[in-house]
Amino acid sequence: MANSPTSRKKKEAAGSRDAELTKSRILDAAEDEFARGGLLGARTEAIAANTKVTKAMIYYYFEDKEKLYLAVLERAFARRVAAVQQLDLVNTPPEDALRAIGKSFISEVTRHPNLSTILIFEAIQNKGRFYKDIAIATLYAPMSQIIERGVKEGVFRKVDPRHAAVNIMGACVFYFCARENVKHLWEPGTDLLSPEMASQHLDEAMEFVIAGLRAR
Amino acid sequence: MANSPTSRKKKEAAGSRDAELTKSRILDAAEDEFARGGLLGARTEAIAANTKVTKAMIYYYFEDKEKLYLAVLERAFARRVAAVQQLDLVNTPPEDALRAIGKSFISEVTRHPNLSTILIFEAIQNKGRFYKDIAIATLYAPMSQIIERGVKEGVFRKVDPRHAAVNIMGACVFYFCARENVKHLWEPGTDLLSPEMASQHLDEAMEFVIAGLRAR
DNA sequence: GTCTATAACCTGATAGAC
DNA sequence: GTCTATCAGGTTATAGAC
Repeated sequence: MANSPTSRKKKEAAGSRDAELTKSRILDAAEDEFARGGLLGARTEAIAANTKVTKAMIYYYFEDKEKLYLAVLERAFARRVAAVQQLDLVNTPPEDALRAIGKSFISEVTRHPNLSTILIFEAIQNKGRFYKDIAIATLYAPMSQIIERGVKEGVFRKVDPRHAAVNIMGACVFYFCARENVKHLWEPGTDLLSPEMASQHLDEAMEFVIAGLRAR
Repeated sequence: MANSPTSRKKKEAAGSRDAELTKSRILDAAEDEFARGGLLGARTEAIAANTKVTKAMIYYYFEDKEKLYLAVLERAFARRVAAVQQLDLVNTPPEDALRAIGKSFISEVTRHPNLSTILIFEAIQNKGRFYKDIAIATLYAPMSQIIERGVKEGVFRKVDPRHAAVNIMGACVFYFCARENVKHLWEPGTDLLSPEMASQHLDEAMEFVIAGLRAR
């Protein structure tokens, strides 16, 4: 590519001038900040402070705050789309398919808890303006279809697939969104994102969801 | 009381001078605004705009934005505490008790959807600083106890009462928090807070929760 | 108790040097 | 590509008249 040996060396230096690196640093810091305050509450100042570069770089690469927000959303969804596409949901029994998609989702949110809060902010502050199509298609449609199939095959109770999908997402994701409120249910200092706690949540949530759907 | 006939008459006038009325108007508008942006995103300007009085009144009655936020939280919790206290959760079979507390909670959030979003904001933005004791005691502790009792009596599956309580809350409340994201699952224009939709959610959520806990 | 006016500060965004 | 300096507009909070 267009990487001469000279420019390569410069990248390793302290005051690096790597565009891609700078962009992804900004995106990382922005994701944290948007996860804490949403589009409305996020401060570009704070984003810059958590980056190795200055505020001006944000506007150089992303034009304005809203475009930066969109870029963060898109990157987060790209991760989700990639994960869902790795699953074969059609040729799998409903219960196993639901387990697969649930596990995929929860383990991703465990690694990237920002996703859950950003999407909640998106709903409340922006009324889903930047969300819509991709999100429904990526998160809810596959789940609804699995549920519908399970109901038809008689392995799941007779539920409304849409309500069920939303309530299942709630059971999976609320733990992450509300973790700072509910942490006091556990011993002081317990980190709800620790591997042990997260895996416990995964187990509890999946068993709860499956039991909640299974026909008696 | 200290209400002379003269002051009584003044209250009815257009440019009323009723302290309690003004305070509650501010609280109403503030609740809406905090529900949209949390403590961080709320604008006192916007609160004043949705009140019949001016911004200066907010500071006259509530000192600063944070104290106003606390007042809103306290009023919202007072409603919740009152509703929970009306229930006899101890002398009721676990399943019925859980149904009662779930129904009470969901129907309150249906009437006051602000509560659910404010508490989510509280978790994410303020890390539960203003939440803590009252909330755990009011929302989670009673539910945890019911679940624990149900497990002991063998009517519920062997679950961790804390995880279960959180996941149940998620199944009940996520519908409200994420309604603007998930509304596209239904026909365009569908209002997820309408009486029909809300009662459908109540039914679906409660059956899901009970089925999710019930021992086979 | 309520208003208008304004102080003091914060925040998004840009210009221009390097 | 990156920085410093800065502007314009927004935001919290207060002073003082009525």
